[in-house]
Amino acid sequence: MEYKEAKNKFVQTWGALGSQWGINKTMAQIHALLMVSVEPISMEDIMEELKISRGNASMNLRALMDWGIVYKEYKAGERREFFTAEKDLDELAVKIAKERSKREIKPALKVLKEVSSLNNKTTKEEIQFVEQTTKLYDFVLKADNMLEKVTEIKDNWLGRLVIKIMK
Amino acid sequence: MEYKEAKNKFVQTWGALGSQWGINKTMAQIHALLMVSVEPISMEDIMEELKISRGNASMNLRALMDWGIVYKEYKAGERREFFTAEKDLDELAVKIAKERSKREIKPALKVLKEVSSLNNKTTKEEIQFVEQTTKLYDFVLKADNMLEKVTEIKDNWLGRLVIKIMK
DNA sequence: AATAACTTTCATTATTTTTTGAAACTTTAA
DNA sequence: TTAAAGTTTCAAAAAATAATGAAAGTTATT
Repeated sequence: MEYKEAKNKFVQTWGALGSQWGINKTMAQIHALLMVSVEPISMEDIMEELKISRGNASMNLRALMDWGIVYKEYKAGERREFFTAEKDLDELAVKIAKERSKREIKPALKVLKEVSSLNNKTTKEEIQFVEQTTKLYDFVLKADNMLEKVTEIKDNWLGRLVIKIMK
Repeated sequence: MEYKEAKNKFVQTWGALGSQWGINKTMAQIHALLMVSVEPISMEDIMEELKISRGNASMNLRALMDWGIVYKEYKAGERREFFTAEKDLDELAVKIAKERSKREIKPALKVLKEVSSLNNKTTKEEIQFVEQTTKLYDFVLKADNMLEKVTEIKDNWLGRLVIKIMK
């Protein structure tokens, strides 16, 4: 396998993985492309390499920048904008975790809290409902907290130790 | 808010959350419905409650059973099949983690390993490509291992301690 | 072994999500 | 201040995904 083929395979795979995790395919592909490139890439080149339209490229780059995992760069003497990706994987993981927590988990928690505080617990069904949704609330909250703590682990000896033990 | 409304809200929310995490909406809704119900539910009742077709119900129940988070039950003297969900959340998390690891992460790892072992590292681009994909491979592997270890944490004092510290 | 009760399958249809591309907008330089 | 170079927006089209429902398949009962 030579470079071009390997690169293409990587971009495709990263794209497929993205779409299984709620990120759209093109967005993940652009990200993949930027991740393995040394030099910042122009929108034109991204369009060219992924065979996508200008609008598509623009919107997905915007989305990636909103997530804070792709940056705009300006080159001296160049009118065009160039893009680079966050290449530090710990940093990447933290940003993605934070963003998904904010966008998806926090709102879900709000609803879980709401529905689990149903106060008319008369029937068997109602009792079970409150019981189970309360457990879910606690569980999701705990998971969300863990996600947040990921940020701190790198700076924390115990965390590092644990990760080491976990292999 | 009374029971029916709360239940509906919960089912809708769980469904939306599911679809953001790569599980289809109906599948997540059926799961939500079963999670908060004491009694096993028949396919007929699921169709009725979620206003979905027989085929849809059947296929998504099959998928949930493939994931190992919904079970068939037979009631004495009843011809119909009834369904219940795994209600233990730790168990649920473990099963989902295992399944996603198997279906998504393992195949991605295979590709990452493949492309990162490009041996013709001549140009700057090629060197960077191998470097970055190798880092990615290590990172994803580590994440996948952590996911696997989740299973063991509950049975392990250090893990429990860490979780406690993590709040 | 025929029928009734129920489940599964899968081609077709509907819905949702993504992509396109052309027009509107913005910025820079002459 | 105008034109050129570039970017963004968004309605419409295309593609991908999910849902329907009727026919085929099972299984249990008489």
